[in-house]
Amino acid sequence: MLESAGSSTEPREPVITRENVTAKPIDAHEPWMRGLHADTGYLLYRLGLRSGQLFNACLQESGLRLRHYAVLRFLATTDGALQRELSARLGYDPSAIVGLVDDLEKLGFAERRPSPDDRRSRIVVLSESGRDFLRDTADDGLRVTGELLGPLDPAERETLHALLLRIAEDGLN
Amino acid sequence: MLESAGSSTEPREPVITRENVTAKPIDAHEPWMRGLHADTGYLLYRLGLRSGQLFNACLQESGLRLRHYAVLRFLATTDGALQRELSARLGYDPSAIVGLVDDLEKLGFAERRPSPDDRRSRIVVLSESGRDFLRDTADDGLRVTGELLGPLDPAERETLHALLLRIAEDGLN
DNA sequence: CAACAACTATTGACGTCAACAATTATTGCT
DNA sequence: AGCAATAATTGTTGACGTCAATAGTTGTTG
Repeated sequence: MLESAGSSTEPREPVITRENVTAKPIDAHEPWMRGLHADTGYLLYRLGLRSGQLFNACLQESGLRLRHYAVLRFLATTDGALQRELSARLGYDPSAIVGLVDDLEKLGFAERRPSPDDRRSRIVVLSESGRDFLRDTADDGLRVTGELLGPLDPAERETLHALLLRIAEDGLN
Repeated sequence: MLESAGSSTEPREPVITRENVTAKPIDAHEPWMRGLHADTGYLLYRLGLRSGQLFNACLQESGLRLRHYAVLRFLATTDGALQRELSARLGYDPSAIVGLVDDLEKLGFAERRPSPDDRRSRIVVLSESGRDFLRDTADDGLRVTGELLGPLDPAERETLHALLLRIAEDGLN
């Protein structure tokens, strides 16, 4: 990398270079010295960030973000959900759901309807154009996933998905 | 940009309940109708969030966050790194590195040293107490990972780690 | 049945964080 | 010497999570 003895000004003090910094060698056998990527948790964190970024970049042109997309996908599976259900299942704060549903309503992708059982609650339902949007962007979603999983063959993707699902089902959703 | 079918005021429709909302059945065979967890990318996103939260909760008592921890771990592997190297390798904005190194310096875990080659650059090195911190918190890190990977047996954790590593090495780092 | 506790959606405030432009000091090029 | 490029830094903006507070509604209980 960059290695040069260009010490032009201070010959006095033992110049601090990368070499004598490494003077104290790191013991690769010590578990706390493993690289970052040796930690599955950290790997998940980084890959999760990347996945989110890819999704958001893909959704950018639609004016939506990953959170909106998550709400839409959830509504597609369980037509008609109370906002408190969305909050609980998706893990977002109730106050966040308000804005998300506002945006979706503004775009005509979802609709708030009064609950006949409880006038406090509102039932959020997916609209027709919401369904259309999901259908139209399905390819993009698959493309993102494909780009993310890059070097994995179908069988490996299957096992990865199964493993992640096992983790997710435990404590999440 | 997007068509909006925002017909919000339609008194003509009969009372909407959860039952007749479900009247329009979802076709589970349509790929865009799969559940949220059917998408590996979204799974990664959610699990990454959870992993980050667990790490941050664990580091909370130290006054550090996951980003600081990432910098420390990286410094432990490649003693003496320029800030721009930290930025490039960790994927954080250069302006973010400034604050992170500030915090680490304030805690005495790292040190900024002038580069003899280029007076613009600063070499960030891990200090002794930084090393101590990494050693002391190694167990916490392992505990977090263990808690996260909960229901997986050692062999499964191994395969999961290998798969994630393959993805991470492609385009990340 | 009247008072009270719990709940639903909503708003607002606060702190964190990432992404981007702008600035300063320095270097390399020609 | 002049000028583009670079490293670190500052400042700004917008997204985001968390918490507190409120209004309207429901259920319960004395």
